[in-house]
Amino acid sequence: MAVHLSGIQPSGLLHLGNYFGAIRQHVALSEQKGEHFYFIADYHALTSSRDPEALRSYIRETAITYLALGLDGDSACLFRQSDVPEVTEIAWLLGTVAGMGLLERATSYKDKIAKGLKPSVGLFTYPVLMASDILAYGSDIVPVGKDQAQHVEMAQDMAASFNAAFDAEVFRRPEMLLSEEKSSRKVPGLDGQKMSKSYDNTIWLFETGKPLRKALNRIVTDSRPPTEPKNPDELLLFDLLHLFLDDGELQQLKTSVREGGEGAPGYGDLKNRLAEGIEDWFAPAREKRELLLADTGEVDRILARGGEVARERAASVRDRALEASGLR
RNA sequence: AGGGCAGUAGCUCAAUUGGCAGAGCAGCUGAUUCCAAAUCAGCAGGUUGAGGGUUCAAGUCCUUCCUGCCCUGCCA
Repeated sequence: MAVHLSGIQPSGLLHLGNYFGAIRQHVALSEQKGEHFYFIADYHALTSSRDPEALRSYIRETAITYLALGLDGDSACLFRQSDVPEVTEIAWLLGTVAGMGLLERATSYKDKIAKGLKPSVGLFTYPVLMASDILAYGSDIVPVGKDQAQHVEMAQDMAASFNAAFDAEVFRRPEMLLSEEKSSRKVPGLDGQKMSKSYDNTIWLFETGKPLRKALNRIVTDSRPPTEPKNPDELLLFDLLHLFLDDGELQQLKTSVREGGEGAPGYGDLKNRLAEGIEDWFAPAREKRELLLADTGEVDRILARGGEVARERAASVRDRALEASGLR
C-alpha cells in the first residue's frame, strides 16, 4: 500500500495560498487508497519562531484547519513532528552522509541568506531534517509545490547515499508528486506577488466580515473608473475571483468589465463579491472549526493517536538504520 | 582562544564637552477614492543587547557577560 506524506509548517495562520497551493490537494489525496501521514512541522518552525505562546497556538490552529477542511483524523495519520523524536535521530544519521556541497546548493537556504537573514545551524541543516521526515515513514509519494521539489530530491540523494554507504536497503526512495498548476493559476497575494507569509500579502482562510473586507481593500487596483472598459484578464482581482466564482458568473462579470459603461462593476463591487465568495466557500469549514475549537479533547485525541502510529513506524525505520550502520 | 569593530522603534539610522531618546520608511486610525494607490490630518511604536559600577545626571564613561562581523591562532 502506497504511503503518502505531507507536512506543513505551523508558522502562522493558514491563508488562501496555503489552501489552493497545498492543503486542498492534501485533503483530496487523503481520500485515495493508501496510508496517509500528515505532520505539523513544529521542529522546522522553530528555525524562525521565538514565541512559545504563538507557536503553541499555531500548531493547534494548523491541526484544526486541516480537520476543518475535511481531513479525516481517524483514517489519516495527523501528528506533530516533535511527537516523533525518532526523526531527529534519523536526521543525525542522514547528516553523516550528506555532503556540505549538497546543503550549500539548497536554493531556499541561499535565498534566505541573500535576503540578509542570519542563518542558524538548524536552518542550514533543514533539508536533512526534512529528508528524515520523508524517509522515517517509508514514504512513496510526497506531494509538494515547486519550491519544495529540491528538498525531495535531496531526500532521495541522502537515502541513496546512506543505503550505498552501508550497502543496505534501509531507506525507500520517495517520489515527488508535483502539484499540477494547469487547472488553477497560482494564487496571487494582495500585492500581486505570490501569496506568502514572508511578503505579508496573505488572506486568512477563515477571515470574515469587516476584517476580511479590510484585508481585501489592500488588493492592488488602478485609478480607472468603473465605466471604463478594461481587460479583466489583466486585473489581479480576477485571479482571485476565479477561485471562488462559478464559470457562468465569472464570464458575466468579465464581459461586463470588458464592455464598461454604466452598469459595469467597479473595483469596490468586485472586492465585495470576492469577500462573499470567500465567506461562502469556507462556510462549512468555519462551522467545523468552531466545533473543534469548542471540543479541544477531540483534537488532542487525534494528534495523540497520530503521533503513536507515526512513532511506531519511525522507530522501526530508525532501528534498521542503526543496525545497518553498526550502532547496534 | 587572542585582537579589532559593532549592537538605539518592525527596518535604515541620528542624538554636541555626559544634560528631556529622535527622524525617515513601514504600521494603525480618519479624510479623500467605486475599492485601492497617491496626498492630507492624526496615533502608536523603546528595559538604548543584558547585568553591575562612577555621577546630581549615562545611549554616551568604567566593568563583566551575550550576540554578530573581520583578522590571527588552536584542535579531537
